Amino acid sequence: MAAKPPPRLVDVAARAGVHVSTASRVLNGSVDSKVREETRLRVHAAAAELRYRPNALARGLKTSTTTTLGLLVRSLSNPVMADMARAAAARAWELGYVVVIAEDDGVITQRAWERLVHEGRIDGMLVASASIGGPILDFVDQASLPHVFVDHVHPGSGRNVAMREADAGRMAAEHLLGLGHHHFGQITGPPAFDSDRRRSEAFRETVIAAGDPAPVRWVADYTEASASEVAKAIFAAKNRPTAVFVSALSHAIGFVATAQRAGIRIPDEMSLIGYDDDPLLDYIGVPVTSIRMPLAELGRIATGALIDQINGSAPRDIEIPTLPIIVPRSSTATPNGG
Amino acid sequence: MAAKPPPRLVDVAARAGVHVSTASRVLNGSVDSKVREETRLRVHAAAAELRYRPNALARGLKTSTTTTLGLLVRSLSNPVMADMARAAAARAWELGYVVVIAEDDGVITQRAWERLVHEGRIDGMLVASASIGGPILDFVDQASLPHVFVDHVHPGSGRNVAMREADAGRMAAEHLLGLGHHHFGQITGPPAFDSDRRRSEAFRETVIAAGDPAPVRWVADYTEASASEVAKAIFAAKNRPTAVFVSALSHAIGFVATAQRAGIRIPDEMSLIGYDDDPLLDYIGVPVTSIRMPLAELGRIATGALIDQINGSAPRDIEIPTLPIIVPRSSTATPNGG
DNA sequence: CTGAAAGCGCTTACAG
DNA sequence: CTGAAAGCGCTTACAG
Repeated sequence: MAAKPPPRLVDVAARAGVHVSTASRVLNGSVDSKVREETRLRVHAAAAELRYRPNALARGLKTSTTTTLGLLVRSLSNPVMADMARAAAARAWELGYVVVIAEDDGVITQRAWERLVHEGRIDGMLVASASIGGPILDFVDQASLPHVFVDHVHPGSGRNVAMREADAGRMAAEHLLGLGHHHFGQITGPPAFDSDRRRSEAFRETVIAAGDPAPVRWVADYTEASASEVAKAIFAAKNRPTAVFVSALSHAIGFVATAQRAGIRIPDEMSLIGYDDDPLLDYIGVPVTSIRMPLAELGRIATGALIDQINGSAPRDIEIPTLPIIVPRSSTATPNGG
Repeated sequence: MAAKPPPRLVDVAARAGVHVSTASRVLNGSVDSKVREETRLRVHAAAAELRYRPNALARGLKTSTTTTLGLLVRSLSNPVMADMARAAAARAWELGYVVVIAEDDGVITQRAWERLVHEGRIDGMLVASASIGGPILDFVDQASLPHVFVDHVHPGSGRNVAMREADAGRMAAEHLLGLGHHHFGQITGPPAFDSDRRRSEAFRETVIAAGDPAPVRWVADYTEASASEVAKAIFAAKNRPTAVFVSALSHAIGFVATAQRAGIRIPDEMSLIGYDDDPLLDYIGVPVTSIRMPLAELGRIATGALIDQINGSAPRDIEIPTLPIIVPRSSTATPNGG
């Protein structure tokens, strides 16, 4: 049944003919620890032969350290979060950490927190789930646990890692303005999502700064169905915009499908620019011009910042320097096919 | 900086006026451990007041148990895997476990294994990544670590947790046969994917058993682009099938887009049935009839089976009993619009 | 330069 | 019914 137990430090010490404390010293390799070169070699050889790896629990108990990070996400099924999460996990692995996931479905949050934080399982937490005013803040605030907010910013926390959302909104507006549009609409997500608010606001401000009327704004959940409902309202409006900015992948998909069914031709009758890029966007009714965000960098940098915090750095807000990229496809053109 | 340290068992013992070993006994609550009712109450009260939670590392070190599961997946960005993974994680949480994720990008596998298994971080592993003959088997075989293969079956391992793929293929075929089709095509994924092979094979066999010619078979990677290339080949074939079964969500999306661009009308000129369901399928050029698999059950049951193994049960192959469901949309009809 | 000891926070036989 | 002791596998001052 159970195979032979893994080698312990005492086993490598014995094989190298030294005391366990000496073995520990060389393996933890503080450069200035005075141990004879020959001894060092013997210990390393023994460890390699035995394929020794220190028991994480024992080490952790002694050092009050787990080399484990928590990742709290709203939904792994969200492709955008998934991209961020994989980059975060990959970076954590590179830096010697392991990551445990907890889905924040609103119910589990408190229990997740207890199990991960109170039981001492993690050194820090990436919080990618909390919407503004969500309950997570209550836990996080009382804890001394290092943590960062990823993507979903908490103003004043001093722990936000965010992308250049304002630039995304601005670039979307400039793209459409550059094509000659003057009459805009936009679909945003629910108001609790701060990152959405920042890009939507910048879109609006850029349009206004250009001297055009403020975009008409609709709100939709992050589902194709909700975006579809809103799209119908937009198509039925008396004074239709000639160009629309939507704030999520699901919005773009729902919008295009609904336009096709309503007989609205994109981009001839209406231009559409989306937020969040995906290969999929090349393969729907009208390939959708969209804004690609540096999600992998977000994950990587957030993880790095968290680990810095664990190592004693003071938390600070970070903005990912990389600019968003507009991926041009077929859904944007000059107004009226002009 | 660091807040007050979490309470230890010795703290609750002191507050309850008992020895730490007594406190441990009541908190671990073996029913038959003879401890006076009054003592029991005092200890529980003290633990509650202090919000005591046992340190996972200390307990784990003592009991050689981590209440942590590993989850090895190919890519979190795969929406199907994501659905399975969330259900698995949710079930693990219910059963008192925590889950650490490791992405198997082919490079990290060995290091992931060392870090998770050799360092004693996990009690068992859900392997959802390994394609047939992949390197993971080398590690897994030598280890005595409890593990199950999820979705990607390893014949003979006796540890497979799989869905009714053959039924999925059969049902797809029967759906099309029932509409009157006699001339079939199919797109499968790369041959290394066993679950795909099982459904594709069943599709083929069902068609043959009905007395029709064997479906013409094409192979595509699991990308829209690859499916699109294959779709072009299908449309260009001299003797085109009237109905096609595709083996992945990305296949369906690529296929529909390419059909529209080629002017092939679905379902009038060709019927399409897909595998893997998604709300998205309601919102592409032609809403695609597809087969929904019980992914959440897969994740839940696999997790349960793994934990059973950890608790001493012998591993065994498990088939998820739930039948797939056909979600009818607009992409399938009688041949020739007839 | 290396060994011996203490201790991280638990659990679990073993005494009493 | 409850306490005292040992020990899980490490790391780290402290001696020597």
